[in-house]
Amino acid sequence: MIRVLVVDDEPLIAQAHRAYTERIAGFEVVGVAHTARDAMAVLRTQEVDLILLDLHLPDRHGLDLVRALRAAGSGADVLAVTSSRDLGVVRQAVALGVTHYLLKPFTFAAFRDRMDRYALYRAQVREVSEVAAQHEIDRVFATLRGGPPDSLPKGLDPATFDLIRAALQAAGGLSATEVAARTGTSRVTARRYLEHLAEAGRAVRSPRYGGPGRPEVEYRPA
Amino acid sequence: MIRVLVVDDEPLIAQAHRAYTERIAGFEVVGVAHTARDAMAVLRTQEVDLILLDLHLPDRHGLDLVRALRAAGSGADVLAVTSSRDLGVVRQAVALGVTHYLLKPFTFAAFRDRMDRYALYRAQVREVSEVAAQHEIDRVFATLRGGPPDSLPKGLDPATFDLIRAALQAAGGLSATEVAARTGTSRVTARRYLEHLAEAGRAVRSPRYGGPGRPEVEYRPA
DNA sequence: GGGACGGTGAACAGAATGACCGTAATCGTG
DNA sequence: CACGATTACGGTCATTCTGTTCACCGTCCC
Repeated sequence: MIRVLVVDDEPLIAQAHRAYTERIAGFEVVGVAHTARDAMAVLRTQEVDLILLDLHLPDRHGLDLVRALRAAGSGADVLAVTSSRDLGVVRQAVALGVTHYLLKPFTFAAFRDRMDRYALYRAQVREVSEVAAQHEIDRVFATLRGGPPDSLPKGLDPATFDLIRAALQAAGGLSATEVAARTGTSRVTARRYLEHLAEAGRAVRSPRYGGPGRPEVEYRPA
Repeated sequence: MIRVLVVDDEPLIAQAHRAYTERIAGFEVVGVAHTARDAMAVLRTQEVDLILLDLHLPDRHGLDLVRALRAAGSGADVLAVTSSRDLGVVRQAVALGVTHYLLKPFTFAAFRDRMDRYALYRAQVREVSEVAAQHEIDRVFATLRGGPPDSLPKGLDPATFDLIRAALQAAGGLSATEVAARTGTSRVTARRYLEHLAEAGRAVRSPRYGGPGRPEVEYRPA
Protein backbone atom coordinates (compact mmCIF):
# COMPACT_ATOMS: atom_id res chain seq x y z
CA MET A 1 0.00 0.00 0.00
CA ILE A 2 1.28 3.43 -0.88
CA ARG A 3 0.35 5.96 1.78
CA VAL A 4 -0.88 9.24 0.36
CA LEU A 5 -1.31 12.63 1.92
CA VAL A 6 -3.67 14.94 0.08
CA VAL A 7 -2.99 18.65 0.40
CA ASP A 8 -5.34 21.23 -1.08
CA ASP A 9 -6.72 24.41 0.37
CA GLU A 10 -10.20 23.89 -0.98
CA PRO A 11 -12.00 21.18 1.03
CA LEU A 12 -14.14 20.18 -1.94
CA ILE A 13 -11.15 19.67 -4.21
CA ALA A 14 -9.28 17.84 -1.48
CA GLN A 15 -12.19 15.46 -1.13
CA ALA A 16 -12.26 14.90 -4.87
CA HIS A 17 -8.56 14.07 -4.88
CA ARG A 18 -9.07 11.72 -2.00
CA ALA A 19 -11.81 9.95 -3.90
CA TYR A 20 -9.69 9.77 -7.04
CA THR A 21 -6.81 8.27 -5.09
CA GLU A 22 -8.94 5.68 -3.40
CA ARG A 23 -10.28 4.48 -6.71
CA ILE A 24 -6.79 3.31 -7.61
CA ALA A 25 -5.66 -0.03 -6.28
CA GLY A 26 -2.57 0.02 -4.13
CA PHE A 27 -3.05 3.50 -2.75
CA GLU A 28 -4.56 4.61 0.53
CA VAL A 29 -5.13 8.11 1.80
CA VAL A 30 -3.66 8.51 5.25
CA GLY A 31 -4.35 12.19 5.66
CA VAL A 32 -5.87 15.33 4.21
CA ALA A 33 -4.51 18.80 4.89
CA HIS A 34 -5.64 22.25 3.84
CA THR A 35 -2.58 24.25 4.78
CA ALA A 36 1.18 23.78 4.79
CA ARG A 37 1.09 23.82 8.57
CA ASP A 38 -1.47 21.03 8.66
CA ALA A 39 0.54 19.05 6.20
CA MET A 40 3.66 19.29 8.30
CA ALA A 41 1.69 18.19 11.33
CA VAL A 42 0.43 15.11 9.55
CA LEU A 43 3.93 14.30 8.31
CA ARG A 44 5.24 14.34 11.85
CA THR A 45 2.80 11.69 12.99
CA GLN A 46 2.24 9.63 9.90
CA GLU A 47 4.42 7.64 7.54
CA VAL A 48 3.72 9.10 4.12
CA ASP A 49 5.02 7.84 0.80
CA LEU A 50 3.49 10.30 -1.58
CA ILE A 51 2.12 13.80 -1.19
CA LEU A 52 -0.53 15.01 -3.59
CA LEU A 53 0.32 18.63 -3.28
CA ASP A 54 -1.54 21.68 -4.49
CA LEU A 55 1.08 24.40 -4.76
CA HIS A 56 -1.39 27.13 -3.94
CA LEU A 57 -1.79 27.14 -0.17
CA PRO A 58 -3.01 29.91 2.09
CA ASP A 59 -0.06 30.07 4.47
CA ARG A 60 2.88 29.13 2.32
CA HIS A 61 3.80 28.24 -1.23
CA GLY A 62 3.75 24.52 -1.91
CA LEU A 63 7.32 24.52 -3.14
CA ASP A 64 8.46 26.04 0.13
CA LEU A 65 6.80 23.15 1.86
CA VAL A 66 8.76 20.74 -0.33
CA ARG A 67 11.98 22.57 0.47
CA ALA A 68 11.27 22.35 4.19
CA LEU A 69 10.51 18.66 3.77
CA ARG A 70 13.80 17.99 2.05
CA ALA A 71 15.69 19.98 4.63
CA ALA A 72 14.05 17.88 7.32
CA GLY A 73 15.24 14.76 5.54
CA SER A 74 11.82 13.48 4.54
CA GLY A 75 11.95 11.12 1.63
CA ALA A 76 8.30 11.47 0.73
CA ASP A 77 7.68 11.87 -2.96
CA VAL A 78 5.58 14.70 -4.28
CA LEU A 79 3.08 14.86 -7.09
CA ALA A 80 2.42 18.54 -7.75
CA VAL A 81 -1.15 19.40 -8.58
CA THR A 82 -1.81 22.98 -9.47
CA SER A 83 -3.47 25.39 -11.79
CA SER A 84 -0.31 27.48 -12.05
CA ARG A 85 0.95 27.60 -15.57
CA ASP A 86 4.12 29.41 -14.69
CA LEU A 87 7.03 27.50 -16.15
CA GLY A 88 9.36 28.93 -13.56
CA VAL A 89 7.36 27.07 -10.97
CA VAL A 90 7.54 23.90 -13.03
CA ARG A 91 11.28 24.28 -13.27
CA GLN A 92 11.69 24.72 -9.54
CA ALA A 93 9.42 21.78 -8.96
CA VAL A 94 11.62 19.62 -11.15
CA ALA A 95 14.72 20.77 -9.30
CA LEU A 96 13.06 19.84 -6.02
CA GLY A 97 12.28 16.40 -7.32
CA VAL A 98 8.55 16.28 -7.75
CA THR A 99 7.67 13.02 -9.46
CA HIS A 100 5.25 14.73 -11.79
CA TYR A 101 3.27 17.87 -12.33
CA LEU A 102 -0.45 17.79 -13.05
CA LEU A 103 -2.31 20.85 -14.32
CA LYS A 104 -5.77 21.46 -12.93
CA PRO A 105 -8.27 20.61 -14.09
CA PHE A 106 -7.26 17.10 -15.02
CA THR A 107 -9.13 14.00 -16.02
CA PHE A 108 -9.16 10.89 -13.93
CA ALA A 109 -7.30 9.09 -16.71
CA ALA A 110 -4.41 11.55 -16.53
CA PHE A 111 -4.36 11.26 -12.79
CA ARG A 112 -4.40 7.51 -12.80
CA ASP A 113 -1.61 7.48 -15.35
CA ARG A 114 0.69 9.44 -13.05
CA MET A 115 -0.26 7.35 -10.05
CA ASP A 116 0.26 4.08 -11.93
CA ARG A 117 3.64 5.27 -13.09
CA TYR A 118 4.59 6.08 -9.58
CA ALA A 119 3.46 2.70 -8.30
CA LEU A 120 5.47 0.97 -11.02
CA TYR A 121 8.47 3.08 -10.21
CA ARG A 122 8.28 2.13 -6.57
CA ALA A 123 7.96 -1.53 -7.46
CA GLN A 124 11.09 -1.27 -9.58
CA VAL A 125 13.24 0.38 -6.97
CA ARG A 126 11.99 -1.86 -4.24
CA GLU A 127 12.36 -5.12 -6.09
CA VAL A 128 16.15 -5.06 -6.26
CA SER A 129 18.61 -3.12 -4.24
CA GLU A 130 21.44 -3.01 -6.75
CA VAL A 131 21.67 -2.26 -10.38
CA ALA A 132 24.19 -3.55 -12.85
CA ALA A 133 24.01 -1.18 -15.75
CA GLN A 134 23.17 2.30 -16.81
CA HIS A 135 20.21 1.19 -18.86
CA GLU A 136 18.50 -0.08 -15.73
CA ILE A 137 18.75 3.37 -14.23
CA ASP A 138 17.41 4.77 -17.46
CA ARG A 139 14.46 2.43 -17.24
CA VAL A 140 13.62 3.66 -13.75
CA PHE A 141 13.71 7.27 -14.88
CA ALA A 142 11.70 6.51 -17.99
CA THR A 143 9.03 4.72 -15.97
CA LEU A 144 8.49 7.81 -13.93
CA ARG A 145 8.59 10.29 -16.73
CA GLY A 146 8.26 8.49 -20.03
CA GLY A 147 5.48 7.87 -22.48
CA PRO A 148 1.94 6.70 -21.87
CA PRO A 149 1.41 3.55 -19.82
CA ASP A 150 -0.74 0.48 -19.96
CA SER A 151 -4.05 2.11 -20.67
CA LEU A 152 -4.51 1.70 -24.39
CA PRO A 153 -3.37 4.77 -26.28
CA LYS A 154 -5.51 6.31 -28.96
CA GLY A 155 -5.79 4.37 -32.12
CA LEU A 156 -5.86 1.01 -30.37
CA ASP A 157 -9.02 -0.94 -30.00
CA PRO A 158 -9.47 -3.23 -26.97
CA ALA A 159 -11.03 -5.98 -29.07
CA THR A 160 -8.21 -5.96 -31.61
CA PHE A 161 -5.76 -5.78 -28.76
CA ASP A 162 -7.12 -8.95 -27.21
CA LEU A 163 -7.11 -10.68 -30.57
CA ILE A 164 -3.47 -9.92 -31.23
CA ARG A 165 -2.42 -10.76 -27.73
CA ALA A 166 -4.25 -14.08 -27.83
CA ALA A 167 -2.63 -15.01 -31.13
CA LEU A 168 0.81 -14.25 -29.77
CA GLN A 169 0.16 -16.15 -26.57
CA ALA A 170 -1.02 -19.20 -28.50
CA ALA A 171 1.89 -19.36 -30.90
CA GLY A 172 4.73 -18.32 -28.65
CA GLY A 173 6.81 -16.34 -31.08
CA LEU A 174 5.65 -14.64 -34.23
CA SER A 175 6.59 -11.91 -36.64
CA ALA A 176 4.22 -9.10 -37.46
CA THR A 177 3.46 -10.68 -40.82
CA GLU A 178 2.63 -14.03 -39.20
CA VAL A 179 0.36 -12.44 -36.64
CA ALA A 180 -1.38 -10.60 -39.44
CA ALA A 181 -1.98 -13.85 -41.31
CA ARG A 182 -3.44 -15.56 -38.24
CA THR A 183 -5.68 -12.76 -37.11
CA GLY A 184 -6.84 -11.50 -40.48
CA THR A 185 -5.63 -7.99 -39.83
CA SER A 186 -3.09 -6.21 -41.96
CA ARG A 187 0.56 -6.33 -41.07
CA VAL A 188 0.47 -2.66 -40.20
CA THR A 189 -2.28 -3.11 -37.67
CA ALA A 190 -0.73 -6.24 -36.18
CA ARG A 191 2.55 -4.41 -35.82
CA ARG A 192 0.87 -1.46 -34.13
CA TYR A 193 -0.45 -3.66 -31.36
CA LEU A 194 2.64 -5.82 -31.08
CA GLU A 195 4.72 -2.71 -30.74
CA HIS A 196 2.47 -1.54 -27.95
CA LEU A 197 2.87 -4.87 -26.18
CA ALA A 198 6.62 -4.59 -26.46
CA GLU A 199 6.57 -1.04 -25.20
CA ALA A 200 4.52 -2.03 -22.20
CA GLY A 201 6.93 -4.85 -21.43
CA ARG A 202 4.37 -7.56 -22.19
CA ALA A 203 6.32 -8.86 -25.16
CA VAL A 204 9.94 -8.95 -26.18
CA ARG A 205 11.33 -8.19 -29.58
CA SER A 206 14.24 -10.04 -31.09
CA PRO A 207 15.51 -10.08 -34.64
CA ARG A 208 15.35 -13.22 -36.75
CA TYR A 209 18.37 -13.66 -38.97
CA GLY A 210 19.26 -16.22 -41.58
CA GLY A 211 17.38 -15.56 -44.76
CA PRO A 212 18.35 -13.02 -47.34
CA GLY A 213 17.17 -9.48 -46.91
CA ARG A 214 16.35 -7.46 -43.89
CA PRO A 215 15.81 -9.46 -40.71
CA GLU A 216 12.36 -10.02 -39.33
CA VAL A 217 11.35 -8.90 -35.88
CA GLU A 218 9.95 -11.71 -33.79
CA TYR A 219 7.66 -10.88 -30.89
CA ARG A 220 7.38 -13.28 -28.00
CA PRO A 221 5.07 -13.03 -25.01
CA ALA A 222 6.93 -11.96 -21.89
CA MET B 1 26.06 29.43 -21.55
CA ILE B 2 25.23 26.93 -18.86
CA ARG B 3 27.52 27.34 -15.87
CA VAL B 4 28.77 24.05 -14.50
CA LEU B 5 30.39 23.19 -11.21
CA VAL B 6 32.35 19.95 -11.22
CA VAL B 7 32.56 18.11 -7.92
CA ASP B 8 34.68 14.98 -7.52
CA ASP B 9 37.08 13.99 -4.80
CA GLU B 10 39.68 12.63 -7.19
CA PRO B 11 41.48 15.50 -8.90
CA LEU B 12 42.19 13.43 -11.99
CA ILE B 13 38.56 12.46 -12.44
CA ALA B 14 37.45 16.01 -11.79
CA GLN B 15 39.77 17.20 -14.54
CA ALA B 16 38.41 14.56 -16.89
CA HIS B 17 34.85 15.69 -16.20
CA ARG B 18 35.89 19.26 -16.73
CA ALA B 19 37.38 18.35 -20.09
CA TYR B 20 34.29 16.37 -21.06
CA THR B 21 32.06 19.29 -20.18
CA GLU B 22 34.11 21.79 -22.11
CA ARG B 23 33.90 19.65 -25.22
CA ILE B 24 30.17 20.26 -25.32
CA ALA B 25 28.98 23.48 -26.86
CA GLY B 26 26.91 25.71 -24.59
CA PHE B 27 28.52 24.62 -21.33
CA GLU B 28 31.27 26.30 -19.37
CA VAL B 29 32.94 25.11 -16.19
CA VAL B 30 32.92 27.86 -13.58
CA GLY B 31 34.41 25.85 -10.78
CA VAL B 32 35.89 22.56 -9.62
CA ALA B 33 35.58 21.28 -6.07
CA HIS B 34 36.91 18.19 -4.34
CA THR B 35 34.84 18.28 -1.17
CA ALA B 36 31.32 19.24 -0.17
CA ARG B 37 32.74 22.16 1.76
CA ASP B 38 34.60 23.45 -1.31
CA ALA B 39 31.48 23.06 -3.39
CA MET B 40 29.41 25.11 -0.98
CA ALA B 41 32.08 27.80 -1.00
CA VAL B 42 32.01 28.01 -4.78
CA LEU B 43 28.22 28.14 -4.77
CA ARG B 44 28.27 31.13 -2.44
CA THR B 45 30.42 33.18 -4.80
CA GLN B 46 29.41 31.87 -8.21
CA GLU B 47 26.20 31.59 -10.16
CA VAL B 48 25.91 27.92 -11.02
CA ASP B 49 23.28 26.31 -13.21
CA LEU B 50 24.31 22.70 -13.07
CA ILE B 51 26.37 20.67 -10.63
CA LEU B 52 28.17 17.59 -11.88
CA LEU B 53 28.22 15.82 -8.59
CA ASP B 54 30.08 12.74 -7.52
CA LEU B 55 28.11 11.37 -4.58
CA HIS B 56 31.19 9.93 -2.94
CA LEU B 57 32.91 12.82 -1.16
CA PRO B 58 35.37 12.72 1.71
CA ASP B 59 33.57 15.04 4.10
CA ARG B 60 29.92 14.42 3.35
CA HIS B 61 27.63 12.35 1.20
CA GLY B 62 26.72 14.04 -2.06
CA LEU B 63 23.01 13.70 -1.38
CA ASP B 64 23.45 15.58 1.88
CA LEU B 65 25.02 18.36 -0.11
CA VAL B 66 21.98 18.44 -2.36
CA ARG B 67 19.68 18.56 0.63
CA ALA B 68 21.63 21.47 2.09
CA LEU B 69 21.45 23.20 -1.26
CA ARG B 70 17.72 22.85 -1.45
CA ALA B 71 17.29 24.02 2.08
CA ALA B 72 19.34 27.08 1.22
CA GLY B 73 17.02 27.75 -1.68
CA SER B 74 19.56 27.13 -4.43
CA GLY B 75 17.92 26.29 -7.72
CA ALA B 76 21.00 24.68 -9.23
CA ASP B 77 20.30 21.43 -11.00
CA VAL B 78 22.30 18.33 -10.24
CA LEU B 79 23.61 15.58 -12.44
CA ALA B 80 24.67 12.75 -10.16
CA VAL B 81 27.82 10.94 -11.26
CA THR B 82 28.76 7.99 -9.16
CA SER B 83 29.89 4.43 -9.07
CA SER B 84 27.31 3.56 -6.44
CA ARG B 85 24.88 0.96 -7.70
CA ASP B 86 22.69 1.16 -4.67
CA LEU B 87 19.12 1.66 -5.80
CA GLY B 88 18.23 3.28 -2.51
CA VAL B 89 20.64 6.04 -3.37
CA VAL B 90 19.11 6.35 -6.81
CA ARG B 91 15.70 6.63 -5.25
CA GLN B 92 16.78 9.36 -2.87
CA ALA B 93 18.49 11.15 -5.71
CA VAL B 94 15.25 11.11 -7.67
CA ALA B 95 13.34 12.48 -4.70
CA LEU B 96 15.84 15.28 -4.39
CA GLY B 97 15.43 16.19 -8.00
CA VAL B 98 18.65 15.22 -9.71
CA THR B 99 18.21 15.65 -13.42
CA HIS B 100 19.89 12.36 -14.13
CA TYR B 101 22.14 9.71 -12.72
CA LEU B 102 25.25 8.49 -14.50
CA LEU B 103 27.05 5.35 -13.46
CA LYS B 104 30.84 5.46 -13.54
CA PRO B 105 32.59 4.63 -15.70
CA PHE B 106 30.65 6.16 -18.54
CA THR B 107 31.43 6.91 -22.14
CA PHE B 108 31.58 10.39 -23.49
CA ALA B 109 28.55 9.57 -25.62
CA ALA B 110 26.45 8.77 -22.55
CA PHE B 111 27.67 11.89 -20.83
CA ARG B 112 26.94 14.10 -23.79
CA ASP B 113 23.50 12.60 -24.08
CA ARG B 114 22.58 13.68 -20.54
CA MET B 115 24.11 17.08 -21.01
CA ASP B 116 22.33 17.64 -24.33
CA ARG B 117 19.07 16.62 -22.76
CA TYR B 118 19.61 19.09 -19.98
CA ALA B 119 20.46 21.89 -22.42
CA LEU B 120 17.30 21.11 -24.38
CA TYR B 121 15.26 21.08 -21.20
CA ARG B 122 16.59 24.49 -20.22
CA ALA B 123 15.86 25.88 -23.65
CA GLN B 124 12.29 24.63 -23.33
CA VAL B 125 11.62 26.16 -19.95
CA ARG B 126 13.33 29.39 -20.86
CA GLU B 127 11.68 29.89 -24.21
CA VAL B 128 8.24 30.53 -22.83
CA SER B 129 7.13 31.49 -19.38
CA GLU B 130 3.68 29.99 -19.49
CA VAL B 131 2.30 26.73 -20.63
CA ALA B 132 -1.14 26.05 -22.01
CA ALA B 133 -1.61 22.35 -21.64
CA GLN B 134 -0.61 19.26 -19.77
CA HIS B 135 1.11 17.75 -22.76
CA GLU B 136 3.61 20.60 -22.78
CA ILE B 137 4.53 19.75 -19.21
CA ASP B 138 4.83 16.14 -20.20
CA ARG B 139 7.17 17.09 -23.01
CA VAL B 140 9.44 18.93 -20.61
CA PHE B 141 9.61 15.94 -18.29
CA ALA B 142 10.19 13.53 -21.13
CA THR B 143 13.04 15.63 -22.51
CA LEU B 144 14.86 15.34 -19.26
CA ARG B 145 14.20 11.73 -18.56
CA GLY B 146 13.24 10.00 -21.77
CA GLY B 147 14.82 6.89 -23.12
CA PRO B 148 18.36 6.82 -24.41
CA PRO B 149 18.76 8.27 -27.88
CA ASP B 150 20.19 5.80 -30.32
CA SER B 151 23.51 7.27 -31.12
CA LEU B 152 24.05 4.35 -33.47
CA PRO B 153 24.81 5.33 -37.02
CA LYS B 154 22.33 4.46 -39.75
CA GLY B 155 22.41 0.93 -40.92
CA LEU B 156 22.95 -0.43 -37.43
CA ASP B 157 20.09 -1.88 -35.46
CA PRO B 158 20.05 -1.45 -31.68
CA ALA B 159 18.85 -5.00 -31.11
CA THR B 160 21.56 -6.49 -33.28
CA PHE B 161 24.07 -4.21 -31.63
CA ASP B 162 23.18 -5.50 -28.18
CA LEU B 163 23.32 -9.07 -29.39
CA ILE B 164 26.79 -8.73 -30.84
CA ARG B 165 28.08 -6.84 -27.86
CA ALA B 166 26.71 -9.42 -25.45
CA ALA B 167 28.31 -12.25 -27.41
CA LEU B 168 31.66 -10.53 -27.37
CA GLN B 169 31.43 -9.71 -23.69
CA ALA B 170 30.58 -13.30 -22.83
CA ALA B 171 33.38 -14.90 -24.80
CA GLY B 172 36.16 -12.40 -24.29
CA GLY B 173 37.85 -12.55 -27.65
CA LEU B 174 36.32 -13.63 -30.94
CA SER B 175 36.75 -13.29 -34.68
CA ALA B 176 33.97 -12.01 -36.89
CA THR B 177 33.28 -15.53 -38.11
CA GLU B 178 32.96 -16.85 -34.57
CA VAL B 179 30.64 -14.07 -33.52
CA ALA B 180 28.52 -14.81 -36.56
CA ALA B 181 28.26 -18.46 -35.58
CA ARG B 182 27.19 -17.62 -32.03
CA THR B 183 24.65 -14.95 -32.86
CA GLY B 184 23.09 -16.42 -35.96
CA THR B 185 23.98 -13.45 -38.10
CA SER B 186 26.20 -13.57 -41.15
CA ARG B 187 29.88 -12.84 -40.90
CA VAL B 188 29.37 -9.62 -42.80
CA THR B 189 26.84 -8.33 -40.30
CA ALA B 190 28.86 -9.42 -37.30
CA ARG B 191 31.89 -7.68 -38.70
CA ARG B 192 29.92 -4.49 -39.34
CA TYR B 193 29.00 -4.19 -35.68
CA LEU B 194 32.37 -5.31 -34.38
CA GLU B 195 33.99 -2.65 -36.52
CA HIS B 196 31.65 -0.10 -34.99
CA LEU B 197 32.56 -1.25 -31.50
CA ALA B 198 36.24 -0.94 -32.34
CA GLU B 199 35.67 2.49 -33.84
CA ALA B 200 33.90 3.65 -30.71
CA GLY B 201 36.73 2.36 -28.55
CA ARG B 202 34.60 -0.33 -26.96
CA ALA B 203 36.58 -3.17 -28.49
CA VAL B 204 40.14 -3.67 -29.62
CA ARG B 205 41.29 -5.43 -32.77
CA SER B 206 44.35 -7.66 -32.97
CA PRO B 207 45.40 -10.10 -35.65
CA ARG B 208 45.55 -13.82 -34.98
CA TYR B 209 48.46 -15.56 -36.70
CA GLY B 210 49.49 -19.17 -36.90
CA GLY B 211 47.27 -20.98 -39.35
CA PRO B 212 47.63 -20.99 -43.08
CA GLY B 213 46.15 -18.13 -45.07
CA ARG B 214 45.42 -14.58 -44.20
CA PRO B 215 45.38 -13.86 -40.47
CA GLU B 216 42.07 -13.47 -38.69
CA VAL B 217 41.13 -10.33 -36.82
CA GLU B 218 40.22 -10.96 -33.21
CA TYR B 219 37.98 -8.48 -31.39
CA ARG B 220 38.15 -8.20 -27.64
CA PRO B 221 35.94 -6.10 -25.36
CA ALA B 222 37.73 -3.00 -24.11
C1' DG C 1 -27.94 15.30 -41.66
C1' DG C 2 -23.31 16.97 -41.13
C1' DG C 3 -18.98 17.14 -39.03
C1' DA C 4 -15.41 15.24 -36.25
C1' DC C 5 -13.01 11.46 -34.58
C1' DG C 6 -11.17 6.78 -34.25
C1' DG C 7 -9.53 2.57 -36.35
C1' DT C 8 -7.87 0.10 -40.47
C1' DG C 9 -5.23 -1.14 -44.57
C1' DA C 10 -2.72 -0.01 -49.12
C1' DA C 11 1.17 1.95 -50.91
C1' DC C 12 5.84 3.56 -50.56
C1' DA C 13 10.55 5.03 -49.28
C1' DG C 14 14.33 3.24 -47.20
C1' DA C 15 16.75 0.35 -43.72
C1' DA C 16 19.25 -3.81 -42.41
C1' DT C 17 20.83 -8.01 -43.88
C1' DG C 18 23.29 -11.81 -46.67
C1' DA C 19 25.59 -13.36 -51.17
C1' DC C 20 29.13 -12.61 -54.13
C1' DC C 21 33.76 -11.52 -55.51
C1' DG C 22 38.07 -9.27 -56.20
C1' DT C 23 41.93 -8.30 -53.18
C1' DA C 24 45.21 -8.68 -49.32
C1' DA C 25 48.05 -11.07 -46.14
C1' DT C 26 50.11 -15.01 -44.41
C1' DC C 27 52.42 -19.82 -44.67
C1' DG C 28 54.72 -23.58 -46.97
C1' DT C 29 57.82 -25.21 -50.36
C1' DG C 30 61.41 -25.36 -53.74
C1' DC D 1 64.38 -15.72 -51.41
C1' DA D 2 60.52 -16.16 -54.66
C1' DC D 3 56.28 -18.03 -55.75
C1' DG D 4 51.99 -20.51 -55.32
C1' DA D 5 48.37 -22.14 -52.20
C1' DT D 6 45.29 -20.81 -48.81
C1' DT D 7 42.27 -18.20 -46.10
C1' DA D 8 40.12 -14.15 -44.53
C1' DC D 9 39.07 -9.34 -45.49
C1' DG D 10 36.28 -5.54 -47.19
C1' DG D 11 33.37 -3.46 -50.57
C1' DT D 12 29.14 -3.67 -53.60
C1' DC D 13 24.66 -4.99 -54.60
C1' DA D 14 20.29 -7.54 -54.64
C1' DT D 15 16.73 -8.82 -51.36
C1' DT D 16 13.28 -8.59 -47.99
C1' DC D 17 11.12 -6.53 -44.24
C1' DT D 18 10.25 -2.37 -41.65
C1' DG D 19 7.97 1.80 -40.36
C1' DT D 20 5.40 5.78 -41.96
C1' DT D 21 2.04 8.29 -44.43
C1' DC D 22 -2.34 8.85 -46.20
C1' DA D 23 -6.88 7.85 -47.76
C1' DC D 24 -10.97 5.31 -46.58
C1' DC D 25 -14.84 3.87 -43.81
C1' DG D 26 -17.65 3.41 -39.88
C1' DT D 27 -19.47 5.57 -35.65
C1' DC D 28 -20.63 8.85 -32.43
C1' DC D 29 -21.96 13.37 -31.17
C1' DC D 30 -23.93 17.68 -32.19
